[in-house]
Amino acid sequence: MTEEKPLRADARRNRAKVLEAAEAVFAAKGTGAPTEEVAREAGVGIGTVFRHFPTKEALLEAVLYARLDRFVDEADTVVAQNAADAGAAFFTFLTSWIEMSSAKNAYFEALTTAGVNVLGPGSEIRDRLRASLGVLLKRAQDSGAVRADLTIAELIPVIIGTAKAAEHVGSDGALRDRTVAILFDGLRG
Amino acid sequence: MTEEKPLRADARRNRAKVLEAAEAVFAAKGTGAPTEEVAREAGVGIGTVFRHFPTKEALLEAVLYARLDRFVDEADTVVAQNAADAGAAFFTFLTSWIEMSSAKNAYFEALTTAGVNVLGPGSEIRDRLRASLGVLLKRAQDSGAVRADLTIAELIPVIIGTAKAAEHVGSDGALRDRTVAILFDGLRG
Amino acid sequence: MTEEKPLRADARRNRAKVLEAAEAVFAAKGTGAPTEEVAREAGVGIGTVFRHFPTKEALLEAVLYARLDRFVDEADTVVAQNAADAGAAFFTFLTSWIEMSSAKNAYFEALTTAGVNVLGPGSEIRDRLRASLGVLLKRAQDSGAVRADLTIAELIPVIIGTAKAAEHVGSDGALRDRTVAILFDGLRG
Amino acid sequence: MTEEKPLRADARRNRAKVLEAAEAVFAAKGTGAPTEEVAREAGVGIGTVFRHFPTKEALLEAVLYARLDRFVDEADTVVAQNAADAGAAFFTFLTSWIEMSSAKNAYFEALTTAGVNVLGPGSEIRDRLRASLGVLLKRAQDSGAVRADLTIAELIPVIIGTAKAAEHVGSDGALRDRTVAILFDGLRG
DNA sequence: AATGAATGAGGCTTCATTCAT
DNA sequence: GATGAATGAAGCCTCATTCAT
Repeated sequence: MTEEKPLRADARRNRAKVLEAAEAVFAAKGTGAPTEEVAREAGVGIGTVFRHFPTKEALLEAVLYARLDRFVDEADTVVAQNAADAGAAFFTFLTSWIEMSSAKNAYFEALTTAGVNVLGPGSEIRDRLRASLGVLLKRAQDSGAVRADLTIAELIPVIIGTAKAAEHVGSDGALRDRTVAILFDGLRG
Repeated sequence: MTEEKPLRADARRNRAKVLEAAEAVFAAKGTGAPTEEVAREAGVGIGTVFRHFPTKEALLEAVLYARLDRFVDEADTVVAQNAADAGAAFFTFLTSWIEMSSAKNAYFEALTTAGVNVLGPGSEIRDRLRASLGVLLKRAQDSGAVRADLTIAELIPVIIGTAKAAEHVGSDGALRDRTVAILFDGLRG
Repeated sequence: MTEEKPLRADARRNRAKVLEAAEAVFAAKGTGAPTEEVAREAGVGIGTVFRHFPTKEALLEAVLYARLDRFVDEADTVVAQNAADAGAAFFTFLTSWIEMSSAKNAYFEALTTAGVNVLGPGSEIRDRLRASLGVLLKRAQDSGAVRADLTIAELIPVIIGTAKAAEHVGSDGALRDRTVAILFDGLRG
Repeated sequence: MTEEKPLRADARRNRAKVLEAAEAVFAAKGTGAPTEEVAREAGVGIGTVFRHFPTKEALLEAVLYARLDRFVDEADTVVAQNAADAGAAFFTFLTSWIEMSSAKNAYFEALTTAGVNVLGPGSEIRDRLRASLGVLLKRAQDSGAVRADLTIAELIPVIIGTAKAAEHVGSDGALRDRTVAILFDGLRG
């Protein structure tokens, strides 16, 4: 339901172009931006967008999925590095995600409204997310850097909320850092 | 943009009905709900809606403004009560914001996308909010319940982010309470 | 489900214009003709068409309904006249209907394909149709002009088929008359 | 437009597969069914369909032509058999047309709307049809089973109209038979 | 002032047709 | 010759906004 048959090289290239364009366009103008604009940005015809993603909702879902996928990959990388300082690894990862996220957080919203739930029970990405994040969290808790009673179920909304707070601050970098720091203080051991 | 000429009694009544209906409809179906539905819910013709709020954006703004207005009133009440336990007063108030907030988030989103910033610099409501919140914060800090280095500039995004986190949790009340508690822990003295 | 609240005068006028235009356009270019063309022909905006008939299917259905309505009215008129020669009344009515129909018979087709069945069991128009046609048929049978074993259930498809035959002949009037006469011969007593 | 250059064996096979698939798909879902579905049903790429039939209209025409071709072959067979009972031969053949006709009607409709007239003057299939049918008719008239004044020019629309009537009856077999019988009565001597 | 019918730009989606592989 | 990805015109429908009643 996620990967079908191997696509021709050009088709895969176009699919990627569309996904990238969609991410940019929806981030900039909200998920209500017209599909046609995604097509223009991707440099393909609108028919191509719909060939790859048969509805706008499917496109939104794919964009969100791709974002989460990168998120999980990043988490996996950090996990693999097995940093000496587990607490630092944990907070550095969170921070990088939040920085990447600000200004781009409408996806959950749009999809929730549309009745889609990429993170719903049973979704593969959810399981991977929980696994990767779980390792980071566990290590950080074992090192004493993070409070022992924090669970993944709470961590995910905390991240989303913190990203939102950062986004709301806007361009004032120092203020944003302080705001994030305050919220992270709630996580410390 | 905030104070107008005195309306006829029936007109004022209609304006209120529309505002109330809009709040209900947009909360239930999102800000993308058709204006016509607001009119139906309010029991007036669509022309009347547009007479009072010349664009949909104006209507959205008015709804958000009304909500914030009530919120600030509430804050003022709390301030006036001069509660013995300043920390409790502070957190109770914050919690009430969070609780009635999920819907508000959608308005911020919609208006931000449209380029409107209701809480931006210079808005009267922002000033009032800052004033009331400032008093509550100051008292809570003086009582030692809240960290001394927290400023209003940080507090507002913190509240917004926490509200977002709560909204993301959805219907699981216990999980939501824990999530909010964690984030609030970052504020404590 | 057929008539709602009394429409404003201008609205009723527009509704009629649209219906008339739709009948003309669909007759000329088939039921696949774009709704926009109906709007242009009616001299209204496309929004007006959709205000009165919320889907294209509804428009098709309304056109068909209107046609059947006129058909039944006409039958009622003939019934009321109580012509001395019942056989002549019967065949004259059938002929006039067929002449009116040729070139315009795609409606049943289109609606059947679309899953609509205006003549399905329980439809009011069907009952009226059967009643009016039934009287004409009965009298013609009593007068001996029409075979006694003919039922309404057979008569309706016979009319439709005969209209189709007439339509297929095209512009050669004499040939059309002979063709219709031959088919009618099957009905005689 | 009827005879082409000799195709490679595999190409001819593909052409036949497409034609067969088209007949099945259009019969099942109407002539508006997407060409891509025909390709899928035929097990070929869509490019192949368009290589053999450069437009959808050409495909529709070919399908109808193939059907008529088989029909005429059948007529020729009946003619060759020189049946003892010429009347029975005539009506049996007509009935077989009616029975396999509901689908054909849709083709006529679609092509007529598009301005194509497969049975129009000058078409080879029309000439062959007239010839075969003419023999059957003549024999039936000579045997006294069919009225002497019936001409081919009238017979063809009569058949088409009767097929339409049968189609309109739908699935009630007994009613359909009675309806057809009534219309055929007009042809008898 | 209120009403609601009319408007039409704009969004999503389909599908016949073309063309690079 | 076959394939199927790409294309974009065109259709249906929605909805913010205007305006005659």
